[in-house]
Amino acid sequence: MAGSAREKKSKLILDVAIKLFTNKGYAGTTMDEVAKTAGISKGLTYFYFKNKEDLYMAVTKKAFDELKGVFREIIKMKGKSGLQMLTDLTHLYFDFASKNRMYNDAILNFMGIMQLYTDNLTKSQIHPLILESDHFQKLLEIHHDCGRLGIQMVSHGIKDGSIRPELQPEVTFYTIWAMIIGYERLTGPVGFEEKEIKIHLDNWKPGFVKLMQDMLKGTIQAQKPQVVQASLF
Amino acid sequence: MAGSAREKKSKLILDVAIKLFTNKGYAGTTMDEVAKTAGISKGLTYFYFKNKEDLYMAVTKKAFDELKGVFREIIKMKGKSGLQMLTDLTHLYFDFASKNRMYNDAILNFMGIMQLYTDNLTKSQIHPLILESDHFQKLLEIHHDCGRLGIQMVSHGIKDGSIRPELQPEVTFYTIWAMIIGYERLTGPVGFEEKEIKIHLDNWKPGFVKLMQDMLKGTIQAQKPQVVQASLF
DNA sequence: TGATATATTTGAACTTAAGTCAAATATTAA
DNA sequence: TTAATATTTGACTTAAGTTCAAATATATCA
Repeated sequence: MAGSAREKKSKLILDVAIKLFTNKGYAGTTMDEVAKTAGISKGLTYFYFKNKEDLYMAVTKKAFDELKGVFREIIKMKGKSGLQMLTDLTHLYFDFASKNRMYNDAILNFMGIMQLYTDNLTKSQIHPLILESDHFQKLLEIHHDCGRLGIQMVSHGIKDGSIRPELQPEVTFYTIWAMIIGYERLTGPVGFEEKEIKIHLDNWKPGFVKLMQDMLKGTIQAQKPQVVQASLF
Repeated sequence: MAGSAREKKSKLILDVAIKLFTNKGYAGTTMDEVAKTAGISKGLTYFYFKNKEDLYMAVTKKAFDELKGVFREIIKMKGKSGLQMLTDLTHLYFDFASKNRMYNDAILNFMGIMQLYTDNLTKSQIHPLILESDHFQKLLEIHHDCGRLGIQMVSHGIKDGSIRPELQPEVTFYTIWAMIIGYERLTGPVGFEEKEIKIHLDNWKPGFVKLMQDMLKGTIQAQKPQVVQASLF
C-alpha cells in the first residue's frame, strides 16, 4: 500500500494548502506553515511537491476539476437549448466564483500564466518552476476540455435555433469565455463598484447576461440611420 | 531645486525599473539590480519608493496614463460614431497590449487587485503594502476616468444611432471592457492558441470584434423557432 | 563666511521565507 | 535477519526584500 500511503500524505498536504491559501492567500502562506499545520517536516512537503508553485498548481488543478464539473453538469441535461446552456454556464460560474473565491483566483491566475506558455519570447519571464510542474500539462488539458464542452454548447444552440446560425462556435465560445473571465476580473463577489463605480453589481450582472444573450441570439437592428464615418480600421 | 532633483532621481529609478520589469518581469527583477542599474545604493531606492510593490504601482500608473491617453485620443476625434469609437478602442487596446506587454500585464494585474480592494473580507489576503502605496488611490481614479470616457462613447453611440437605444451606457461599457480584459487574459501577442486551441488568433480577433459590434448595434433575430425549455434561472 | 539645520545617500546588518540535503528512520523484499 | 528501498527529518544554505544609524551633501541664516 505504498502508493496509497503516498497519495494520502499528498492529499493531506494539499488539503492543508487549500485551507491556508483560502484563509491567507498564496503569498501570505508559508511552506513552514503548511508543514506545521500538516504535522510534518518542511522537507517532506518538498518531497511530495517540487516547490510552492507546484503545490499551487495542484490546488489550481482541483479548482479546474470543479470548473469542468460545472461544464459537464450543464451539457449533460438534455432538453436545454444551447443559449440556455450558456446562460446557465454564466450563472453557475458566477456562483462558483463567489462561493469559492480562492479557486476562482487560481483559475484566473492560471489564465494569465497559460497566456504566456507557448510564447518563446516571454517564457523566460514566467517563473520556470511553474512550467516544470507536472500539474501544468494536465491543467492545459482540462482547460482545453472546458473549451470543447463550451464549443459544443454553441454548436448545439445553432442547431436548435437558439443561437444565430452565422456564428462560428469556436470564436463565439471563446468570446463568451473572455467576457466571463473579464467580468470576474473586474468584479468579484463583493466587488469594487459600490465605492468606485456607479453601477451596482445587481444591475450589471443581469445587464451583462442580457447582452451576452442578445449577442448570441440576435436582436432587431437599430432603426435610426447610421452616419458613415472615417475609421482607423 | 530640491523638489526637481528629487523628481529627477525618482524618474531615474522608475525608468530603470520599467526597463528591468520589461526584460525580466516583476518577480525576476531584484531591488539590488534596480539600484545597481540606476547607479545608486539600494537604500536610496527605498527612500524614493516605499517598497517593491510601491515601485510596481508607480510603473502601473504610467501604464494607466498611457491607456487613458488611448481613451482620450479616441473621444477627441469628432465625426466618429460611438460604435466606431468602441471598435477603435478595442483595436487600439490590442495594439497597445501587444506593443507594451509589460504595461498590459501591469494593468491586468491591477484589475485583479482592485477587484479585492473594497472587500472587507478579503482585503487581508492582499499584500497590505499595495494598499498603502500612494499611487494606488491615483490608479483607482485613473481607472475610473477611463470608465467615464468609455461610458461616454456608448452614450454617444446611442445618440447617433450606431448603438441600439435600449442599452444602458454603464452596463454596456463595462461589459465591453470585461470582454477586452478577458480577451487579453486569454490570449496575448503570440498567444496560446497555436498549440493549445484550434482557433487562430487571426481568426478570433475579427470574430471577437464582430460579435462586440453585433451586440452593440443589434442584428436580425434568428428565424428558426425556438424551443421553450426549463431553466435553472 | 562659518555654523547649524535639513535633505540626501550609503552600505552593512537584519529578516523572512523558499529550497536543499545528508543523515536517520521506517518499510518492504528476499 | 538482513539488505535494499522508501519515507522523513531538521539543520543548513541562499536569495531577496527591508531597515537604519551613520555619513555626506545641500540649503539656511546670523
